[in-house]
Amino acid sequence: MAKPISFNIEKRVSDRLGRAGVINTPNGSIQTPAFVTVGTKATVKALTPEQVSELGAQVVLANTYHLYLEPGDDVLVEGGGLHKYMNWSGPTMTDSGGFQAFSLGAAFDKGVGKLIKSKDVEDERDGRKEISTDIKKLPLAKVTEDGVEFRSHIDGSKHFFTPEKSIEIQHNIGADMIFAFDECTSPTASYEYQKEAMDRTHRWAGRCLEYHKKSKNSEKQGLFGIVQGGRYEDLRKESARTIASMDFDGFGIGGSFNKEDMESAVRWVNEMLPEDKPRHLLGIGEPSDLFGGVLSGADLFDCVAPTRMARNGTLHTLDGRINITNARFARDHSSIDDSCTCYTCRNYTRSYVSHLFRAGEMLGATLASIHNLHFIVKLVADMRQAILEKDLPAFRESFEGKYYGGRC
RNA sequence: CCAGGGGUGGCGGAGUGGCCAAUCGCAAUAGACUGUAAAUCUAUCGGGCUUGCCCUACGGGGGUUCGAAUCCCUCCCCCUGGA
Repeated sequence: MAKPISFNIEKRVSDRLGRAGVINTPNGSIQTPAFVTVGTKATVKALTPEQVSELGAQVVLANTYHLYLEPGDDVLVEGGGLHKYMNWSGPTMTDSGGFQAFSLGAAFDKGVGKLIKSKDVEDERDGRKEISTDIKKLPLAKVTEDGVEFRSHIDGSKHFFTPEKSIEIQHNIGADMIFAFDECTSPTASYEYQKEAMDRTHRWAGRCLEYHKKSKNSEKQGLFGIVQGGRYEDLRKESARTIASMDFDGFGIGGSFNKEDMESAVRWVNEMLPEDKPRHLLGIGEPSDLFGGVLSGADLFDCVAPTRMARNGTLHTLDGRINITNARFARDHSSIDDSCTCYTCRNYTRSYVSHLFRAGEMLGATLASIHNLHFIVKLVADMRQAILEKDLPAFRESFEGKYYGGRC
């Protein structure tokens, strides 16, 4: 039977793993590299699907854990599946809920992200710095061999996800590309724990694959296996080798990294993954990280950063990030970014968007989200173009020179 | 004019002899955010520097006290009743 997902490479970056290609899905094709917009609860926050499409996005990624809790995957089945339910006609993905083992578990209330500076890891390990921890607040997720026990962040009720359960829910949701259930570990976790979690993730990957293959859904939904291994080279390579040996339709690269060497960590992995299947670098969306990911052979990226930062008033410009609520923008009647062609920049000024934020008006979040998503989606699309024109490293240098202006 | 209530930092509003440069909220100023517990969170928010202290401050002025935003006198202003 035909595979639901196919991938064709059009051009490669010389001496690097980067490539430009096309992913074909039952709901359309994706020109890669591409940035995937995050629509956790079957909505890209603050935007209509028409706006998401108009700003250039090709794919939307929703979340299994969130949709299972609210409104319930049975409701999505009734509603005709994710595409129909949220009125998005393009390709879709769902994350497996594995990330919530981290965000509701190890990371709970500690102010830890999935990227960390290696100095902070050492400082925490050696007791020079404490990643804030309030032991009175119990985590909402607990990992066991069989799966992850969640306490709903909405009402506190208990739920248990096994690999099979995650895939079952993702079948019900019905996205074109779905992810194996994995455990995303904290960047502060020890080597021993990273290895233990990685081995468990591998076992879960096998269970996901087996469950998926037995279902007819495997004819219309592609399953991506997820590579883990934290920030350790040997674990990353071992994980890549293990996951690569399984018959997935594509691959996710998950987990935590040292900020400084994420690019090489992705390379370690992609050197071992089969070339002819798409690779998705999970949860990455800073410009420099996107360049690093693309050059190291990743095809897809998703990240909440553009939309979350937008709602919090931080906007991308070619000259770096700005906080639109800063006093200096209150009477700045120029556009957010002169060279930007998004709906927001074509029609509104910094002063106006600043005013909307100060006034607490919802439109501020919408206009800012349109701008940031357009900026990042276009940035990755420009990387694709640069690959096709054979000058990606040069594009990176000129972009980062302006964007980071010596700050990075 | 009489009776009562009240005037506190940009605003609202605590405090009613020392722990008060003054709780808290808002506003303001900056920062953070990387598979979304996030339209969230953090910090600062009278002035000066040697960061411990000094100066200026709870309507104005005067007084009591070792010490006053807090008690007394007086003036000014606001609110509510009454003539």
